[in-house]
Amino acid sequence: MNLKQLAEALGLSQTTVSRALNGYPEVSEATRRRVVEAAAQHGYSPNARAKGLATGQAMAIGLVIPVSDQQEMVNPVFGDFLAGAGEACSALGYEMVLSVVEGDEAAVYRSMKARGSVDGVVVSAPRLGDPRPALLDGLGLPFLVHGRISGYEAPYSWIDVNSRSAFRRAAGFLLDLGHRRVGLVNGEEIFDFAHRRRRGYGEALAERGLPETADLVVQGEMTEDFGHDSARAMLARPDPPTAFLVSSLICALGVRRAVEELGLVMGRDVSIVTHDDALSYFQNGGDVPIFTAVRSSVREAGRRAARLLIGRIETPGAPHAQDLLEAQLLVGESTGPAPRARKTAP
Amino acid sequence: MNLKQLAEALGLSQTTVSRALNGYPEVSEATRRRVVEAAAQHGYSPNARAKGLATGQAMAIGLVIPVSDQQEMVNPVFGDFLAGAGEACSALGYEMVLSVVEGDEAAVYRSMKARGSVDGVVVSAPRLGDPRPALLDGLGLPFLVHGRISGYEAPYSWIDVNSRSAFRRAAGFLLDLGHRRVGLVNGEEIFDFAHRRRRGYGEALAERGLPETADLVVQGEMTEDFGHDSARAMLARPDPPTAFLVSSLICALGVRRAVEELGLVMGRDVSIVTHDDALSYFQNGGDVPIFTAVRSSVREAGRRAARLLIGRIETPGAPHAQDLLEAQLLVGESTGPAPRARKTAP
DNA sequence: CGGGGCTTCCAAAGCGCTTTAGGAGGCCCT
DNA sequence: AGGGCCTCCTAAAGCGCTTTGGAAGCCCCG
Repeated sequence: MNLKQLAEALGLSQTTVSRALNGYPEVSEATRRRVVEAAAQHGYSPNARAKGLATGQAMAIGLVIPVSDQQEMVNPVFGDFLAGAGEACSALGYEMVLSVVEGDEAAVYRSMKARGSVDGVVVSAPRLGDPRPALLDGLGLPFLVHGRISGYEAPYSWIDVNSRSAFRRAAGFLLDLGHRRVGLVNGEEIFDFAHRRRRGYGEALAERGLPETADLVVQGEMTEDFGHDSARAMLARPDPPTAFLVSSLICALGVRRAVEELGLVMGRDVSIVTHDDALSYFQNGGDVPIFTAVRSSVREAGRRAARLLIGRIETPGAPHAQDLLEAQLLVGESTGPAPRARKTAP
Repeated sequence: MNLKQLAEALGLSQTTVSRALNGYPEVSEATRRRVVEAAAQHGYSPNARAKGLATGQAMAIGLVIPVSDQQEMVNPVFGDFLAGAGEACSALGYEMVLSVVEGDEAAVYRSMKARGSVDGVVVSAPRLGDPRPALLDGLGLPFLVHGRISGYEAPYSWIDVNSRSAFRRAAGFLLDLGHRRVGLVNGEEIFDFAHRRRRGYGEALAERGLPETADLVVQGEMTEDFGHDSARAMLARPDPPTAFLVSSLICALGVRRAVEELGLVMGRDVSIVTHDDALSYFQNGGDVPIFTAVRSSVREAGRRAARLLIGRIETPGAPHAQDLLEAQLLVGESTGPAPRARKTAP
């Protein structure tokens, strides 16, 4: 059933039917009701492509998922982020198209723009000095960054967690418990969020007049293995850390594994604070979390990201929107005062 | 830059340019080269909507992600599945559109069909007696099921892991190590894959003349918590299991946590075999996996799913394709012979 | 009674592409 | 010389919608 057929069935012109369905005022209420009813009854909904062609809008936003080769990682937060963004999109009548790309993202954006398949894109996992915003501005494709880009000066819209503040508070919490050697198991610092987390950690140390020790900081892909191996290595040093600040829950599980392998008890011998994206399939316990964590829901971030982006698309002239989420510091069972005499690993 | 402009710039008709770019034979090689070069130089690519309108094809496949309310889970394998499907789609010139929906999936499919926004869909996480295939057949929307549907009799295309065989072998492996009480921590058995896994487990027991004990089987949402709580409960019984067969790696982490909380040693006191979707961010160790596992890459499944679906879209008449993946049983460090005298939990 | 101003509808153009139907040329054959 | 058949190209219709530019009918007012 298309518009023409519906119009014929109703004995009206296509114009009138179209206007009735799109809420234009030039049609009487009686006619509108009649049209809407008939549309529902025949299960008519306008062809998205034809509508898009006519209006010049795709009613879709794009997400680009960068993956490297076979073995590389798909960011585990994507699922929840997508779910959040998807909710918001559906609610606003938009679709989400995603594009998995290894290598040249620029080409993907260019093609999205040229083919008109989306009205805007979400830029995720921005790196330091990320070239994408400049590219997108150049293309005239609206975008929203999930995260921020330290180097970029032009105004842009973003949503982000206050990583620096979160990690400053988390590190401060550990230091206030008496820990003096706090290991930082960070994400790769080419990513802006990891960079900010590192800064927050450094600030907490500096505020207390403590030096930042290079051998207590590592960065890498946030897998369980990476957490485990990093913690093992640090705990094997002559002066091992008594606490860890970890960049993701998955990674923290690795750290815990390392701690337990050495016969140490988490929360007594070694404290752990982790960032927690509140992933739905990986809940960090109930009322009292297993891990003390700085928590911020990535699903909520997804919802807001989509809303902000769509806002930008629909009113391009409006000033850029920013949304800074504060993480909650939730105390769980993985932290406690620094041990007096540190038991050394066997 | 659109077709008209490009044609003008070249001094050719739109027809010729279109044909040159789409590889039709009615245009000389010299002209084709000229056209292709000019297109590349001007960065022309055809407008997807206009092309879709003209051809009646969306060049897109749909994935529907069902989520329930706020607190419900987003399947953690979606990220990797999407990555795989995305790879295949890009390679074949298709886009992937996803739709997050809580509640009425039927409405989403109907609207996708009516609006013509996709050429086919992937049906994921099928349940027993799932109504979706019948609905989609009725709508005439091509689909591919990731999984199988035990009740459905009409022919359809699917890709699936041989869950029954995998779990039969996994359970058999444990039983052959001398374990007599093997707990099954399964996914929700409304899902077809969980149902099949349960059957495989039962078959392994039956083959060895052992009874299936109801108190050793649980099903639920496969979270870390669920694994933990289920294992705790089973291990607290008077005659606790000496081994667990677990439906996901995330869940297995919970089981391990329960085991270790009780002061037991995994691989010595309690053996664990888990299903492993080979999620990129959750690698189960290196050469010698941490967990003994039946492994099957969900990313590969995504790749194949997209390819099969696109095949169906492009040659609708062809017979339905099926693809049954066998999982590998990889022995890691979480399994060992059944302990002689079981140490009871404190 | 005629014209201005509503309200309510319609015909047709246009969005950017594909594709059908057809038309120059050139070459060969009779 | 003229017809037939290639090869290479073009004009124009059409995909299903929105939207511009009226136009018909009606009411009111002078």
